Amino acid sequence: MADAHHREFKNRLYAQFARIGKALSSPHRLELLELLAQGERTVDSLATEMGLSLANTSQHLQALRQAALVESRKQGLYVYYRLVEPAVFDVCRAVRTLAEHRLAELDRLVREHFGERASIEPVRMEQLLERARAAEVVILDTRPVSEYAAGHIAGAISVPVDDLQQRLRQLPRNKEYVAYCRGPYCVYADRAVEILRGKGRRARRLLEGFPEWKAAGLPVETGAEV
Amino acid sequence: MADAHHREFKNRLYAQFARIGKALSSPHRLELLELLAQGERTVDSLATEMGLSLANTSQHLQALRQAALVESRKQGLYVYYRLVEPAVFDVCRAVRTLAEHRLAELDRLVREHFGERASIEPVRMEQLLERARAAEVVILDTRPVSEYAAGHIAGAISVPVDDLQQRLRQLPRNKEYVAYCRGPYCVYADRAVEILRGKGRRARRLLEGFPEWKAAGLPVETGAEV
DNA sequence: GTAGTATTCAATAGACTACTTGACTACTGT
DNA sequence: ACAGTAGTCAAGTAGTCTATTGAATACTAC
Repeated sequence: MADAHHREFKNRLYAQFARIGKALSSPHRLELLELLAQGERTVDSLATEMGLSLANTSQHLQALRQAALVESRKQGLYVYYRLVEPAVFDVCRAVRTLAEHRLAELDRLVREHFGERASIEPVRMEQLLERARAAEVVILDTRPVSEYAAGHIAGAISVPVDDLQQRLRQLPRNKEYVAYCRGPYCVYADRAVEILRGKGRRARRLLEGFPEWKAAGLPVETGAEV
Repeated sequence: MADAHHREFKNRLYAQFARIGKALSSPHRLELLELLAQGERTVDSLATEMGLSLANTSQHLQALRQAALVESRKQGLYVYYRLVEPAVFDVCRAVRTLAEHRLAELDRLVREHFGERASIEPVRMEQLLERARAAEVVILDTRPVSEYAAGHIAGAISVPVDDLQQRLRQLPRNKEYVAYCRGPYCVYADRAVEILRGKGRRARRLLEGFPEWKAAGLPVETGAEV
């Protein structure tokens, strides 16, 4: 048990597990993973969205690749990165869940920032599924068009939050709306709900985002339909 | 969207998630978590088992505590650490699973070390549950007595692997045995199977360990019965 | 109180990590 | 071939993490 050979094996074993942990130990890398959970993206677009330098972003992505969490393909000038498998998002979510359960500071942080949000009363995934089946609601995907194209909730229409103002007249007044976005901490859906309500529509947000919906095995669509 | 206030929030948010990731980024801390998944333990016993200095062990445990993964209680001279909730083990397992899926080096490492093990053909949890219900097998807990006492598979008897030789005569020859231990990479059960087979018993190991069994919600017992 | 043990604290040296900068490669369009 | 863009590589610096050491604290037994 205390023999050196076995200890050596154990150290190597846990060193391998720690490769995954190390990949998850940087805020920026976690954010990258969450963006990639929406669909594949180029280094450049990730860097721009996160406000990081290109070289820095590239290096973080390579750290993720060495931990076997992401892979890439090159197409023309661009390199597209994506998660290697859905299980990667599961791990991210497990980390997030634990943080939500146990970290008091996170709780405080979220309360401060989303103080108002409590009043909105989000829809849960199961509720939305039911109501969508009964065609009771219109589902709005408030993410950028590219993410909608990479995959979206079945039946949702793409209305990026920045375009919502202009497209309001296309959205009938007598319907009820549910907006969703990237995840529980993404504000796109919140803003959309705010705008819609300001214009007299009934609207709520989905608590979760598209990756959670997909991970739950609920119906999704991919492709070019608008 | 690109406003500084929102970026600030995002940075703090992911910094919180990264606290969990950081805790999982050290091989020694992962090993500590797996030992604690067997039940609460003192700093001293953890340090001895892992071959670390006491101070170092204590510091790692405090890192885990700051990430809200473990908590401690003091009883007399000793400080007992334990996982704060079962979800902590879930995260560890998610990390392990991902590593098993995707890290080629881990695969190689395990093959090298357990080359022989392939021949043993482990029992899966569901199979064991069925056969235990039908009283077809004797289940042996090969871990140290303290871990057995902290919780074990319902109906299992405690036979620490180091005591197995002496207790062989208590184990009838005509029964079939299934040994289990701490987890898939723990060798106690393997050794037990080897010894049992060497003495003419039919024996196999459970692929998973006690924490996995418990996490799956299968029947467990706690307490002082031997 | 004194001695002894378990644990934590504080300080430190060495290893590792993150981000920056500037050079370099790979590809596209002309 | 040439210019321009996306991405990677290499090297440097500031900061962080790990393990060690020795001192300090908290408790028990006498």
